[in-house]
Amino acid sequence: MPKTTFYNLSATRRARIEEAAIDEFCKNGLRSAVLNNIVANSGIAKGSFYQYFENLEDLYAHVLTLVQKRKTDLVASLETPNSIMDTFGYLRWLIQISVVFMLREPRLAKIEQRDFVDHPVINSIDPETGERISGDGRFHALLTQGVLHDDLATWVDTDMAAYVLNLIANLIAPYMVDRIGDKASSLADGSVDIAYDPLVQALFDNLMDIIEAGIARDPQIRKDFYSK
Amino acid sequence: MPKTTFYNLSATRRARIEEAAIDEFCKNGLRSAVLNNIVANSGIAKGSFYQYFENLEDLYAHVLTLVQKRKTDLVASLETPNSIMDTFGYLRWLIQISVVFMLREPRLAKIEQRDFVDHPVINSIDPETGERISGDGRFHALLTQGVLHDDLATWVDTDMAAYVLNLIANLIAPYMVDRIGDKASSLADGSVDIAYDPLVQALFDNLMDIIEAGIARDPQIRKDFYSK
Amino acid sequence: MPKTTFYNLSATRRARIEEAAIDEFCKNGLRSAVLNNIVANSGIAKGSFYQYFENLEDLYAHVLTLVQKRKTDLVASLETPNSIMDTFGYLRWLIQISVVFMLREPRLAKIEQRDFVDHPVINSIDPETGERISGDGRFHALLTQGVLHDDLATWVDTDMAAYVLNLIANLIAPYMVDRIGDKASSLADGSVDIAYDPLVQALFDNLMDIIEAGIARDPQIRKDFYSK
Amino acid sequence: MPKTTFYNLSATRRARIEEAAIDEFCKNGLRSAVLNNIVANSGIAKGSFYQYFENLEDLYAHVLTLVQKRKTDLVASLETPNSIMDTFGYLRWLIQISVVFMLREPRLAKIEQRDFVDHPVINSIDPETGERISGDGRFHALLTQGVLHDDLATWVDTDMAAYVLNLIANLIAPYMVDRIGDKASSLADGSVDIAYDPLVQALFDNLMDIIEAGIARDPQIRKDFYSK
DNA sequence: TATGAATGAGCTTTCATTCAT
DNA sequence: CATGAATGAAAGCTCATTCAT
Repeated sequence: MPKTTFYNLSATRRARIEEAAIDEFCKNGLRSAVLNNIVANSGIAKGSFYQYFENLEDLYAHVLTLVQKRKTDLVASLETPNSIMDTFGYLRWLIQISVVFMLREPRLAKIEQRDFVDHPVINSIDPETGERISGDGRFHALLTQGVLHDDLATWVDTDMAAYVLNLIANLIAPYMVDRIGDKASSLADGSVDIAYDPLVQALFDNLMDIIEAGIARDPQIRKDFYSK
Repeated sequence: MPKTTFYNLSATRRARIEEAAIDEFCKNGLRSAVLNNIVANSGIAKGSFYQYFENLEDLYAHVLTLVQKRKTDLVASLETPNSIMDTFGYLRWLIQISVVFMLREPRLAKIEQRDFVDHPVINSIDPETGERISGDGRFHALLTQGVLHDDLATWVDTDMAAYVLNLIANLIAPYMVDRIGDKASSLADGSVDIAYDPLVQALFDNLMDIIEAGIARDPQIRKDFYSK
Repeated sequence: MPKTTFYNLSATRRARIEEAAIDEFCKNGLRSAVLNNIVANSGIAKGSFYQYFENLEDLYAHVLTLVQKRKTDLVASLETPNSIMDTFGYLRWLIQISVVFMLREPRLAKIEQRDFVDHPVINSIDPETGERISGDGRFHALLTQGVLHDDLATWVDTDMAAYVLNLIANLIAPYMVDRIGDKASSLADGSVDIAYDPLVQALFDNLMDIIEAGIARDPQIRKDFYSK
Repeated sequence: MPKTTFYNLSATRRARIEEAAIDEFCKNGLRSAVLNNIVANSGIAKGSFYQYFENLEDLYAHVLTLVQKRKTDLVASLETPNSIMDTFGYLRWLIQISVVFMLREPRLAKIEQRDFVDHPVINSIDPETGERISGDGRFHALLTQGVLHDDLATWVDTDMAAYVLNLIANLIAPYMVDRIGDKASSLADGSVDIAYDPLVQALFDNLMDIIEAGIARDPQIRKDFYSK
C-alpha cells in the first residue's frame, strides 16, 4: 500500500511512475522486476521511490489494484447492459469485458495473468452466504441467477462452470489477436478498436453459441450462421 | 542442452539435481530462480553444476524437456484408449491425461503453465497441410477427425474450440484439487490416486457433458445424473 | 569511459580510486587485474565502483587516458624547448621527456609498456600526407624536419630510425634506474629528482652522442668527454 | 621444472602439450592463461597435466626454457659466423638472429617480450669478472671485444650500448613485418623466408649502418647506397 | 600411468535499500 | 519532500587443483 506521500503527488508524476511500473512488471513479474528500470523510465530519483512505497513489493501490490481499477473503469465506460438482459446476454457482456480489457490493456492483462499463475486463487467463500465462489465471483453470481430463472440446464455444476467461464474470459483474447493475424498490427495503433472487428465479433458469436449449447436449458443458437 | 557429463552421472545423482531444479523452477521461474538453492538442495558443488550444464538457462531447457517426457511417460503408463473409441471418448481421454498429469506432477505442471504464460505459443501452422494448429495440436487433430465423422456440430469453429479445450485441459486441474478440498491433502501422500476419487470423476463427467452439449452434433448426455 | 558520477566525485576520492587502479594494473594488466584489490585499496564499496564505471575494462581505458594526460602534463611542466632549438636538441628533449616520465611515474610507464606489448601499434598512416608514421608520430615528424634542414644524413631511413628512437625513448629508463643502482632508492622518495642526477645526465649525454653519430650528417659530438 | 614423467612421454605427446601451452601463453601471459584451453587443445586429460607439472606456473617456466632452446637451435641451424668475422659483422649476425627468431617463431618471441616487460632483468653481474652484464650478455661480450680490438669509439659507454642493442634486436622485428606490409602475409605460409626478403635486407643494412656510424671508431658505411 | 568428475574459493557484476544533503 | 551517492549481500560463473578409479 503506497504511502500517503504518493497520493499527494501531482497526477502526471504519479502516472509516470505507474506507467513505468506497469511496463516493468508486465515484462518481468515481481521477482525479476528491476527497480532501476522503473525509476529510470519514470524519471524520478531512486530515493524518491522509497518516499512513496515501502519497497518493490508494495509497488507491485499497488499495480495489482490499478489493474482492477482500470478494469472497473472499463466496465463503467462501456454501455451499461440493459437491466432486462437475460442470462446469456449478460454472460456475453461479462466475457466481452474481459476480452476487450485484454485487447485494450495487454500489459495489465499480462500482469493479471502472471499473478493468477503465481498465486492461483481458485475459489473463495462468500462471506454472507458461506458458499463457494469461483474466480472473481461475477460468473458465479450470474450462473446462480441463471438457475433461479430456469435459464440453465439443471444438471450443470454451476461452480465448476463458473470457473471454466472465468478461464475462457481471461484467456481467450490472445487467441483472438492471433487469429485475426496481420490485421491486428494494422489495427493496433489506430482508432478502430480491434474488439469491434467483424471477424472478432463472428468468433465471439461462435464462442457464445458453444457455451450456450453447453449449459443452457433451452439453447437458442444460430446454428447455421457460421462458416469457418 | 546438458553436456554429456550430465548423462554419465549416476541415476540417483542426476535425479537429485533434476528434483532440486524442478523444485526451484516451480517456485520461481527462470529469471528469478536461484542457482544457489538448486546446488544446495541437490547437494552438489557449484562448480559441478557447470560441468553438467552451460548455465542456468540450459538447465531450465532441460527441465522443460523433462516435463514433456514425463507427460509422455504418463500417457504410456495409462491404458491405451480403445482404437474404436469415438470422438468424445477420445476427447475425454485427452483432457484426463492433462488433468492426471497436473494432479500427479503439480510442480511440472506449474512450470509448464508459467512457461505458457511467458512464451505463449497460441497457434502454429501444420507443416504438412499449412493449416493452423491450436496449442499442442492434439485437440485440433481430434476435432478435425470429429468433423469428418459427423460427430461435431457443423457450425462450430473447430480451431477456436481446440484452443478452448486446450485451455480447459491445462487449467481445470487446480480447480479439481481445490474443489475436493481437505480430501486432497489426505490423498496427496497416499497410494490412492486423487484422479480416481469418485468426486473428481463426477466433476469430470459433468465437465465432459458440458463440452459435449456445447459442440456435439448429437449430444448423448446424462442430463439428470448430477447434483452438486 | 567513466560515468558522469565519477567526475562528480571529490578529488580525493577520485584520486584514491585512480591510485588503486594504477597500482593494480601496473602489477597485473587488464586480464589478470583483480577488482577486489582495487576496491579494497581505494576503500570504496564494491557496489560504488559500478556507479562510476561500466566494468573493469572501462576503468582500464580510463587509466590509459590518465597515462597520456600525465605525460602531457609533464611536458607542460617542463621548460618549453627553445623554438630555435636545432634537430638534435629537440630530439634530446623528446627522449628526455619519455625518460623523465618513466622515472617519475614508473607505474604509469609500466602500464603503457604492457599495453604496447599487448596491442602493438607499430605504425600508422598520417591522415594528411598519407605517409607512414612510426609510434606516436613525434619522432617521425622531427626526423622529417631534420631532413629538410639538412641535419640528417641523407642515406638514413627516417621511418625506421623514428621507430628505433621511439623504442629507446620508451625503454631506456629502466636501464638508467638500474645503472645508478643503490642511489636510486635513496633518491626515489626524496625531493632531488633522479632525472637530474649527474650520472644520469652523463649517461644521457653519451646516449645522445651515439644517436647523433649514428644519424647526423655532420655529428658534433664530444667524443672524448666520457669515461665509464 | 617438469616432473620426470613429462620427459618419459612420447615425443609427439610432449610436443602436443608444448604446442598448446605456447599458443595459450602467447595469447594470455601466465596470470590470465587458462589451463582448460591448454588441456583441451593438447588433447590430454586434466589430471594428466598434474602428472607432468606441479602447476601452471611450472609449465610456464618450462615454456620459457623452450624459448631459449629454440633460439639456440636457430643459432645452430644458421651458418656459423666466420671466426675471423670482425666486430660489426658479428654484431650484425647477433641482431639478425633475434630478428629471424622473431619472424620465424612469432609466438615464442611474444612470450619472451611479455616476460621481459613483466620481469625486466636489465643487468646482471658476471660471476667471473664481477662486472655488469647487460641483457643476455652476448652484446656486452661483443662490445667488450670490440673495445679490445679498437673497433669501437673509445668514448662510448659500452654497457649502455649493449643494452640498447639488445633492445633493438628484440623489438625491431615487428617493425620489419609491418614495414613490408602485405608482402608479409603472402610470405607467411610459404617456403620463402621473410628474413631473406630483399626489402628486409635493405632495411637491415640501413639499420646496421646507423649503428656502426653511431658507435664505430672508424665507420665504413655505404652512405650513398640507400634510398627510402 | 591416465583419467575426468568433483570441488570450492574467488571472480565480476547486479540491485534493493539506506541515508546524508 | 527530493535527491542520488554509497552500500554490501548475493547472484551467476570460472578455473586451478585434487582424487578416486
